[in-house]
Amino acid sequence: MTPLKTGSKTDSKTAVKPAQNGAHKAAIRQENEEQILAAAEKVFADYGFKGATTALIAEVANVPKANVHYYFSTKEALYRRIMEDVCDHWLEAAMTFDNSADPAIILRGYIEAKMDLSRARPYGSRLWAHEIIRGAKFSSDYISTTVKNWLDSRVVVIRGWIAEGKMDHIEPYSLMYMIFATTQHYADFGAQIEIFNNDQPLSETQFAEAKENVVRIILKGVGLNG
Amino acid sequence: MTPLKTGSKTDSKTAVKPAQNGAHKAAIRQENEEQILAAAEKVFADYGFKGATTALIAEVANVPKANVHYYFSTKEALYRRIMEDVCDHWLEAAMTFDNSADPAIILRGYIEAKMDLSRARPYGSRLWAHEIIRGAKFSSDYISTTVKNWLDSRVVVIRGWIAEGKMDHIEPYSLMYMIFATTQHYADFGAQIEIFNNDQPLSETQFAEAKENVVRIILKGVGLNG
DNA sequence: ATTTATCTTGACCGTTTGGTCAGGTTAAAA
DNA sequence: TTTTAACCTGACCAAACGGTCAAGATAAAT
Repeated sequence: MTPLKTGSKTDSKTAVKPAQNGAHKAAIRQENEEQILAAAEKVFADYGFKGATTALIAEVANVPKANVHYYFSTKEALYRRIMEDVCDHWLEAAMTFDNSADPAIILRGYIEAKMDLSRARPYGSRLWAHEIIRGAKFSSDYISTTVKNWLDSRVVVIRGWIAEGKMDHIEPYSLMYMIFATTQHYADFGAQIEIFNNDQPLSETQFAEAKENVVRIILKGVGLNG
Repeated sequence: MTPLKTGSKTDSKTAVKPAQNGAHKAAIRQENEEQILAAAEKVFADYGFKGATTALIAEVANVPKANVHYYFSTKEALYRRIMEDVCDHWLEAAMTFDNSADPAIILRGYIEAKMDLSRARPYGSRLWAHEIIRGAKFSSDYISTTVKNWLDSRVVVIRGWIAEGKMDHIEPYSLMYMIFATTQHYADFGAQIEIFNNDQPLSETQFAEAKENVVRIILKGVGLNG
């Protein structure tokens, strides 16, 4: 009955978040969905759509398997949801490739953004790799519209730079593929890089150096900043 | 009993290949194994070890599933056999990276060999990609010994070139990763490239141009042939 | 011609798969 | 307090999975 006791009673469990109407239920739903999505991203990134199992996703998410199906009707629905998330993040990085400034600054910014994305979200990159290796069954529409439109518009920008004599006469698609490949390699082939690095993940310093090397080789390679 | 009858009897089936001892049986075995291996390489390249099924491999190989297990005891044995084949081809390409000539010629030769391998054997490259993305569970020993030794020795060679002032001061690992990534991208992400290329596979001409662009960007990027 | 060794395969087995469901618990609304 | 709506989950199912096997077919050796 002392203030202390009353205080401790309503403290940790009950009084944490009385907040708005239905706040607790909503919070439960959000937390569970996030946990399942995070687990699914890892498992799909490791095994691809077909190789992944809902049982393993449930285990990694630390929920019963039936609960996974309570929040996401089917394995495919869960997969599509994660693919959308990955694409959203990809588009964010793509936006750093504007055409308002000096080519070297633009390319540097884009390469660095993609390298940082590989570092921060390797699972998304690996999931994308699975999807494309398999033949882009789920995402061919997205690639042939959204991604292709974005890429083609950047190709036009690069051709403009070439026409203005700002950089070497390089096929822009070859350049963009090289940037895609190299930046994503640090996520997709991270396990191999780690082995080559004496079984140690790349340190922050090592990764920063790698990023700078990639930028320098590509910029100089196309005749920018030379 | 006439020569004719005897002749016709032993004709089409029996006398086709009397050749050496057991030649026919050996030929059957070889053909079936090759058919199964080719099918398995495709299916594993599409779905990875876990996602691939022996039933699909059998279907693609056009043999009953039980026959797959007659020639290859388990799914894992079949997978390992294909991984070995892929590694052998990889080592062949690696051998083009010798240290007997001018750096630009060596690097050009190696990049071209790897590009050609991606073109000729995309399934092998994709299978390797699955393997590494998954965490190199089956091949970590091979990578940490054979491949690492090869890579480290090339890194020494490149450091030599840098010390002699033949090329820019670039971290050799970053350079090699860029070569791995870019060349393999043309196999692993072939589906994506095809979509960007208006749903057409890269023609021989386009591929030759891409190869030349990759060589030029990288060589110039590290200060060779500039 | 007979034996022997290899090749072939439909049928089958135990396990794992994605997905369902009834019956329960918990928290918000009445 | 009662009702209602949302959340939770062990147990279950049909289909697909990797792998086995017995019985037959074929070709080499005797």
